[in-house]
Amino acid sequence: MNQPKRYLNIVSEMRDMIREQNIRPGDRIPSERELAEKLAVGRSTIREALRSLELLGLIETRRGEGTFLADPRKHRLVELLATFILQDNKTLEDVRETMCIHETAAIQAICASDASKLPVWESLRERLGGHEFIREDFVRELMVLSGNRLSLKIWFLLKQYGGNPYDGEVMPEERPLLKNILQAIEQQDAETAIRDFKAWSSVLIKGENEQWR
Amino acid sequence: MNQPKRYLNIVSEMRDMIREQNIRPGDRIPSERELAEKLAVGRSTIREALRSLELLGLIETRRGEGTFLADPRKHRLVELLATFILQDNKTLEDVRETMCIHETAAIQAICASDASKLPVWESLRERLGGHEFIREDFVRELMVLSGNRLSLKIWFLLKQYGGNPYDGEVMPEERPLLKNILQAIEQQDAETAIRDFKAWSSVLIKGENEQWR
DNA sequence: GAAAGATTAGTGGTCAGACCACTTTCAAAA
DNA sequence: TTTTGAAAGTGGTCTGACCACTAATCTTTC
Repeated sequence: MNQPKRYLNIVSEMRDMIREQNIRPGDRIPSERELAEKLAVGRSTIREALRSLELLGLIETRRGEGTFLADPRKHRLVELLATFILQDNKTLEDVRETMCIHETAAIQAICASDASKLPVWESLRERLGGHEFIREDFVRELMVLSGNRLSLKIWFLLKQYGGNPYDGEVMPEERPLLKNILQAIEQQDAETAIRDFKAWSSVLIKGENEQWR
Repeated sequence: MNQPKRYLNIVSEMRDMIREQNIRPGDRIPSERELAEKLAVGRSTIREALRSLELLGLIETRRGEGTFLADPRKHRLVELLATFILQDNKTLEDVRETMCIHETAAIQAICASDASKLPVWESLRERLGGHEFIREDFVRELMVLSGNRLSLKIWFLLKQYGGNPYDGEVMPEERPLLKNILQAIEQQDAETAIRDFKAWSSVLIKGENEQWR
């Protein structure tokens, strides 16, 4: 009889243990040696289970300290998917277009919500007026304000893979355009905001931003 | 100096090896002892890497026989993460919302292109008229027609991850709504198409589709 | 008494070697 | 020729031993 693998049992037993003992993200998990004794298996078996969970980003191990339950928001779904998705069709065009999909969706979400009335929004306006404002910060701030963490993660990852079009600092000549975008969002005019945003980003992507130098 | 984990190196080295030696799904991978010798690490380290890959469904091990490259369609990543993470409703909500982002973007792309004039489009219309038309087929067809392969793949994986809202067959009562969507797309009326589409999918997601039974 | 340094216990990271359970292979026996 | 069973090879598991690192504790020094 081909017995079921032990380490798979360990995986589910650990999941139960985490649930029952109400271990929260960031909390410490019993040490490998403790677990081995408690579950009556060898330490190497425990480790095989832990390594699997670590690769998934479900736990975090720090040598000398211990093993900790990871923040669910740090799960590696996207990263792992990326290694398998992006290996064949990394058509740069698709990456850029998909980034744009998420960006416009974010703007739309902000317009449809009250996000532009939060204090965070005001600070974004102020930073746009100040010096040393990085382009990427502007877009990322919009992604964050959309409230969809998964979308944010996907966007962030695409940015890494597709070459960051938002590299560098906002030039003085760009500022009016960005201010228009913010204003349109405040007025919940998604259409205008998206049009202006696309105008801005397409210039960056085409590398024609030397006009702002 | 906190050294990077070895087993992670093993994971990527193995991926390279698979690529270089052109190992196909179903083929056998060198034994654990061989790998340990070749990569000059202990067998237990090799095993930690292999167990991780196995949990992801990337490889398959059979005692007494060996380790084999798994069928890519059997990747288990999604289900596994689901059991750990999806208890968080917020995350599930994000997944659904992100799916919707890609779907609406696809409709928009089709409207902006000539895709609705292709022969594929006509066959979609015909299938909608026939019997046994699966809901998922309808949406997937739209994703394909958008022409963004990356977006399609992300959508596909999200669908598995978030629980497929498009499970089951199209009911007779749904057909008029779907036909409206197709018609709106043909007339390149993205706004109407998206509104109708959202109306349709929101009913499915809320599980209120019993009204169509 | 307080700050700086040294010690130590505990943790994950890795390795080697030993069994066990299982499959395949192939040569010896019927 | 067919059957059998021993051997070789594989993954599954356990043990015990180091190593590298962290954090708490103790000791020394000022």
